[in-house]
Amino acid sequence: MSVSRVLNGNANVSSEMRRKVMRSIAKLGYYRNENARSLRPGQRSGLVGLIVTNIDNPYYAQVVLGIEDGLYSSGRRILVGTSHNDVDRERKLVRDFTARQVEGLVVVPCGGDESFLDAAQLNDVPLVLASREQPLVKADCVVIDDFEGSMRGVAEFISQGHRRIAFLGNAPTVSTSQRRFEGYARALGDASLTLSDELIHRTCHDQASATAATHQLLELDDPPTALFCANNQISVGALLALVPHNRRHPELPPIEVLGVDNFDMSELIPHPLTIIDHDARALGRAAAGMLVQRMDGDPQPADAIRLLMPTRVRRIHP
Amino acid sequence: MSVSRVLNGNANVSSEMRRKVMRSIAKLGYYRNENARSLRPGQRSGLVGLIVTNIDNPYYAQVVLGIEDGLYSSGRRILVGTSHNDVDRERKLVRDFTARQVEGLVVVPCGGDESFLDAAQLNDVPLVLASREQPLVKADCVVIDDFEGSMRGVAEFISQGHRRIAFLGNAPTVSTSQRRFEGYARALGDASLTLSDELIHRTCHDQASATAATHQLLELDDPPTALFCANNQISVGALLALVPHNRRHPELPPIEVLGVDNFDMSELIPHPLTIIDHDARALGRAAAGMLVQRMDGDPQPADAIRLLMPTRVRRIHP
DNA sequence: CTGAAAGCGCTAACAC
DNA sequence: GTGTTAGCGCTTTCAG
Repeated sequence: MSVSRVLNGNANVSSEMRRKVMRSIAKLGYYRNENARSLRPGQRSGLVGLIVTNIDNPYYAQVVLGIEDGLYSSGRRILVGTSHNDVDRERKLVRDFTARQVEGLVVVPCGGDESFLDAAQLNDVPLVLASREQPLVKADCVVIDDFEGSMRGVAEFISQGHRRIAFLGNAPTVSTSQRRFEGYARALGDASLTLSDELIHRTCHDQASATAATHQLLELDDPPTALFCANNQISVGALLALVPHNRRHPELPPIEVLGVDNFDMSELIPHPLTIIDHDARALGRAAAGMLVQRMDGDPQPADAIRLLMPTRVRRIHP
Repeated sequence: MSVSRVLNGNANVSSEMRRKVMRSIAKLGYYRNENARSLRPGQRSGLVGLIVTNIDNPYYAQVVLGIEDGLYSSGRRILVGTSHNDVDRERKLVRDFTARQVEGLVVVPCGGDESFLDAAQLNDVPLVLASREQPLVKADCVVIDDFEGSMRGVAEFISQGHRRIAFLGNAPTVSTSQRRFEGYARALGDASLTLSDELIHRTCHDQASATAATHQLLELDDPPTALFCANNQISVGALLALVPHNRRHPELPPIEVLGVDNFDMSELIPHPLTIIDHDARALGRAAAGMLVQRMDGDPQPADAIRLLMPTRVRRIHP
């Protein structure tokens, strides 16, 4: 009991007792069992569950880092899992994490039926969706202002004279992909340009499929003059097709790339490239901040908060 | 009690009872408290602590993914923390994770006095060092075969006629950096070339410092003809200096780069580039595999195991 | 200022 | 096949 008091910095301990306890602790290498500690009602576990689709995307790695950053100071630790965009795996992780008494959850939803993320099913564990949102789930979320950024970027390309701009994105069930498509469509509509099916690829779920889609575009009778790539994996995939193609056909004007999310070394790619950029780490920190507020007792407002992170259109090269 | 039996798949339960329990569980949304569960002696927590220097390096992101991969099937979950190369922070994370009853630890040691990683201090929690090793800590580790790979890569450059090859690496306290330097030194020695201080920079801890060091090299009276970069951050930093320099001085022969660790888009960089490549995810999986063995009771052998992952020298460009 | 009692949620061991 | 008892390590409450 006295040990408990000492470790918790309780005032009512004689200094002699405190010294005795400290010495024994040091000698025995004793440390508190945090799990037993959080067993008592009213005690917090200090754990936060974090579910990401795939950490190997440097973009999400930044988000994770931001979240870790935002949580570390509050003494919380992170249970991390990757869903690999698989709803079942995400569900299992959520169950497991709640069973481990996490105080809160940060989820990059993979899209699909994620009703298990409902507040009711979560037993009042606060939830913040990061990077993507889930219209069916009522929860706070922090996302990039995709629509606005995409619209602005595409509009800029149109104002530079582009008329045939292709779209490469992943499945419409992914909210970011959908909103980026909407921004693209709106910019085209605002310029009275029509959407052309042959220029729209909405099943690029990785680099390889983006490369394949780009090859298809290059073989069109009337190929596009620019490509809007809905994320960095897709930009990379597209560039892997475009740069060699350009090398083989230096006589043709290069197909310009407009991509969402920056990536390492983008400034060194020898290809016309514009990036709709944003700060992934800041997004992670913001998500952590919102969650900390909820965990610290700030009640969930009637309407879920939707925090939009700003974007910036940056001409990288030439 | 019957609930416990049902959930644990114990045989001695009547099917009627089983049904009753299942129904109630579904109705109440009950789920087991895993922390309370692991409180009983002999019960495992199913937790593994993972401490990484910085996840935002795509290389470590791959390692993390490999570890997650290797642990998921055994039903274990990951507590993750980043040390930011700070020994104090690493120590705190280790303490905290052990206090949370992790069954095992995977650590990318940040170098320095890490005596807290000693088996004795860890209360017999199995430990695997990943990616870097710590000569002072007796623990299993999985590392790249840095020495051999570096030596082979540098030897290849020498055989191509290079005589002045610069070295850019981070602090010698980082084991990988040190071994990569030794490989470099050995290759030079084998060719009877002497180490030249002005060509050796051993304090490149990030991209920016590598860029700065490269600028210094470019201003030498007799600049090197090639650069050996001890990791991908450094390669990127060096290229950020070299590519623009080359663009400004197309008359000069480009300074070739030999880098350890591949990175996204390396094949698109318009600069002579050779990579000493290896499979980071496989390294993570191997570390997870070793840890699972230990956690599942395989006793620690007298001598710590040192698993070397193979490398491959790949000419990327031109 | 210190200790004893009780109980958090779970399961091994023991009744019945 | 089922329920009871006890105890994992901790902290809250209450006695002294």
